[in-house]
Amino acid sequence: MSEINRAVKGTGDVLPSDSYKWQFVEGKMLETARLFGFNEIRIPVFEHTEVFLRSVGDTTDVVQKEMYTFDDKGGRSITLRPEFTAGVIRSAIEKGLVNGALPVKAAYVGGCYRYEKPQAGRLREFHQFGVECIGAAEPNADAEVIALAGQVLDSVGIEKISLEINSIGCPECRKDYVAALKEYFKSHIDELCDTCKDRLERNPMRILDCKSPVCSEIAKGAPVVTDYLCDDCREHFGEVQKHLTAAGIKFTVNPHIVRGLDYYTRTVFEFVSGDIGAQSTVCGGGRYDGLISQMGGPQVPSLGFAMGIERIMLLLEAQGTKLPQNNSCDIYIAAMGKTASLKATQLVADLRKDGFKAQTDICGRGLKAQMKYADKIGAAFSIVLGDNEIESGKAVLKNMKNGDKWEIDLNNLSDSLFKALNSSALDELADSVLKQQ
RNA sequence: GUGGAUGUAGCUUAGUUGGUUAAAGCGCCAGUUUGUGGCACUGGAGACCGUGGGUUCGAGUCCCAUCUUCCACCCCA
Repeated sequence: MSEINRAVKGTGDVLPSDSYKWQFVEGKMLETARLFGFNEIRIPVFEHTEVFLRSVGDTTDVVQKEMYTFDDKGGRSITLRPEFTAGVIRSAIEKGLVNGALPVKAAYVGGCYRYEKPQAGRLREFHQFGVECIGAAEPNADAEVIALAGQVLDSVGIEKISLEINSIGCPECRKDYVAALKEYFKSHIDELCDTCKDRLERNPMRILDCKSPVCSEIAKGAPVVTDYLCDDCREHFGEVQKHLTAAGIKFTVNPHIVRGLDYYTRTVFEFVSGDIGAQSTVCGGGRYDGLISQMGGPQVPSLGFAMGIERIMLLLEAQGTKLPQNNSCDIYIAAMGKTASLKATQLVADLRKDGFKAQTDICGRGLKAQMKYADKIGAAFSIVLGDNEIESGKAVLKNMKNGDKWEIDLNNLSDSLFKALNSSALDELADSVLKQQ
């Protein structure tokens, strides 16, 4: 295969036969967000590179080696968004949302771009759903955002998934903690893996979630963040947990949860699953109280989360979850001959204006082939149009599921179809009730 | 970026120790009385055997390189 007919590495297509899954999942996500007062925000796919340098952090891997950055023809340094938070915050500051009614609640869905080595659940173009909640410092805001994430996962049908939370404190108490951590790991420096030796100076907290058996064994004895939290941070974290419990949400405190992006403060959390290979984090988020001021806005707290839609798809696949798919064709009109074809064109046009999914032959096929096609696309009903029907103005409406047929008037096709669809929907409902009993 | 595996029709695969026109199932198209789909039967289209080199009289089969996909590390959603 030459380049011209090959997708770029790490990208994929959602085909017409599969798009209903994405529409369902994304629809549920936005719908659930609206229940919590989060409405969709749409922002550009690219931003000034500086936006991400300032927010994500220029020591992170995402910024250092994974961004799609290029100069545009005006000499601007542009970067394809590796995540949404930075862009949403930029928009909130630029458009003055942070000076308006708080909290600002925004939800988003869309593609993100990271130059990664692809593997299961990790692509170069991937899709995220997430929310930003701006202007709420109270611990019940944290609980609300986490509850939203949980309900979203639930609404799309994710079953086995667990919530882990932690607090990494404010910049003040983190200073002491990081110092204590360095102290501890220095005493084990010879045993640490090579990457962790590097991390010791740069970002010692990341050693905590290293997967190497040796490092994780050492990490077990490391000082725990929650012991180093200042009074305010400790109280905040305690209240977050109380509110989570009040909302009926199960969680475990995992002091080893550390997020990889620089902007996090206080609460951090992950929803993890063991069913999708190494990329176990389906949703990650937390609080970032310093981010807005860091990006040139006022001192306003904020928090949010993001979830990977491809990973959710993988999970649903692994669970064997069937997503609802409504029939893609209400009626197929098989036409025999030129006159009938003309009549069919008129009929499908009328039906479509009445809101029905109607199709007819556009490949010049014979009757049998047309019926086969109607079957293949899952048409609920069909009629055959020939000289007889055109002359009499009557045709036979056929239920493709059970083969029932009855005569209808071609002038009242929409009415007849409407009744037929309703009664067959009732039949299916009755069937499913019977099956459940 | 590091390590390991993979690559034959749209899909899933077969292809014997290198030997002529690369095979099957599914899918697709057409037919089995030009008036009704699902079943069955018959036929057909469809593969530069991932790509580029090399070894050889001869390569889908062997060697090298490269790309893709997958798995792990790393990172993160």
